[in-house]
Amino acid sequence: MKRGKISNNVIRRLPRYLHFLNDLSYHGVVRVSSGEMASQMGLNASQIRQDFSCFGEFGQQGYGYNVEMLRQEIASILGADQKRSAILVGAGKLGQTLMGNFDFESCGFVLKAAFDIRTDLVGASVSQVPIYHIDFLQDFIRDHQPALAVLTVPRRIAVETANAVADAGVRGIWNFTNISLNVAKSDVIVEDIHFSDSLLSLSYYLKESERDAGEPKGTPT
Amino acid sequence: MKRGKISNNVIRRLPRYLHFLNDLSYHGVVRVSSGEMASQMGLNASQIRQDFSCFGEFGQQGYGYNVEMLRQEIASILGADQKRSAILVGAGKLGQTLMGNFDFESCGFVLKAAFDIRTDLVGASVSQVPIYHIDFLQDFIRDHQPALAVLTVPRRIAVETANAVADAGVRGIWNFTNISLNVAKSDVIVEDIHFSDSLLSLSYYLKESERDAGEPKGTPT
DNA sequence: TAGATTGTTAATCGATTAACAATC
DNA sequence: TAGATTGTTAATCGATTAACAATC
Repeated sequence: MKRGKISNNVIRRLPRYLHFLNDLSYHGVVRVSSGEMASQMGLNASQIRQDFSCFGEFGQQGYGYNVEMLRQEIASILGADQKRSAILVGAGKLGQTLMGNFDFESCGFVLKAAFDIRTDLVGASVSQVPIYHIDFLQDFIRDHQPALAVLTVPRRIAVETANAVADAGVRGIWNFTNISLNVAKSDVIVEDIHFSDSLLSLSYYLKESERDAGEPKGTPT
Repeated sequence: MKRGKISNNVIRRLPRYLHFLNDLSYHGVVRVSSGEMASQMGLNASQIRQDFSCFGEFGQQGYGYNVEMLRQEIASILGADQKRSAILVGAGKLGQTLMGNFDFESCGFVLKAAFDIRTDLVGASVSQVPIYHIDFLQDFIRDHQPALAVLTVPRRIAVETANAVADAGVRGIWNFTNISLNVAKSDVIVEDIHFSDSLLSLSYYLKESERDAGEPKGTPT
């Protein structure tokens, strides 16, 4: 496997490749070429080959790629084939939704426990994941060394909670709080799910398409 | 206001500017320079000025930008100051979470109704938003012309539901189904929230940081 | 005025796409 | 073998950053 700095753009395309290959695999497709992938995914074939070549040589001239083999390679690059421990902090509505519906295992994680301050939640379980009181958070992290913390607490306590899990040794934070976290420990990886950023972008494109529709000719300046 | 094709990268930064300016405004800050914004947001000052200049001239030499005025300009560009109708399809856990917790209004939308097939949900309301039976979806769209449909249905019926709302006249789809939608009507704007793509990227960076930590010297090839 | 900061043009940097020899 | 398709190098394209005249 090669090394060197891989650009963020490449990393963000890998999950899409993985999903696509999972689908092919599910439908029993055995081989695929970069050209076929490109046309079905709306990408450029050169780009796909470039992306793969950051990590090794997975194809064969004149044939293309073996779907199953390529799928496993990309899963491995992303760590989707691992089983790392994860915890969830903030077992409110959103937290429980993720506990119940999100497939952590397909991303290489196993959700071990959730934490909340509400005593009426403590002691319950959602999809076999127990909810503990937040007072046990630090001890649990020290004992179980989870790689990931899912942050679904209210905005108000987002920063302190992020710092708490980072101090206790968590290496990655999946942040749903819609706050830009500047975690004190600089080697912690933070990935944000910003619902509102996404919807605002959509809103822009909606406005733009209305504008285009309203001016069919291409109005001069 | 200028025109011309604005790059996607610029559009994706606008919501971040808006949040930052909202914060400044909330804290009573009256003026800000591109340099201050850059250092606090971890961007480049030239980039910020370039981004703004796509849409007009909002600053003043020697002074910088008036926070309130800039905030309103960007909100207007994104449509965050509007009040467009939206509906939600699929009032399960995730759907209800969004109905209850997400601030649609701050993104320029008003959630008017939700739809589900489960009769035990029909008739209920979440945060004043009523849940109707999915049989009334088409009629409701024709009558109320919502600009946006939030798609929180199960994967299985994602494609058909997306096509249904598009056919009935919805212009934008906020897609939470983790399926890549190819909506038949090509002028429909689809914005995906792909939880697993996000987590897989995080997983990659976690692996990478472990690798770096394990090889402190910079191993030669 | 002197200092600061914009908007914009030019320079640099990086990412995407095209081209093609290698070879299955 | 002939056709197809890779991996990679080179060319193009676009985005970011630097520089600076204009001017508040």
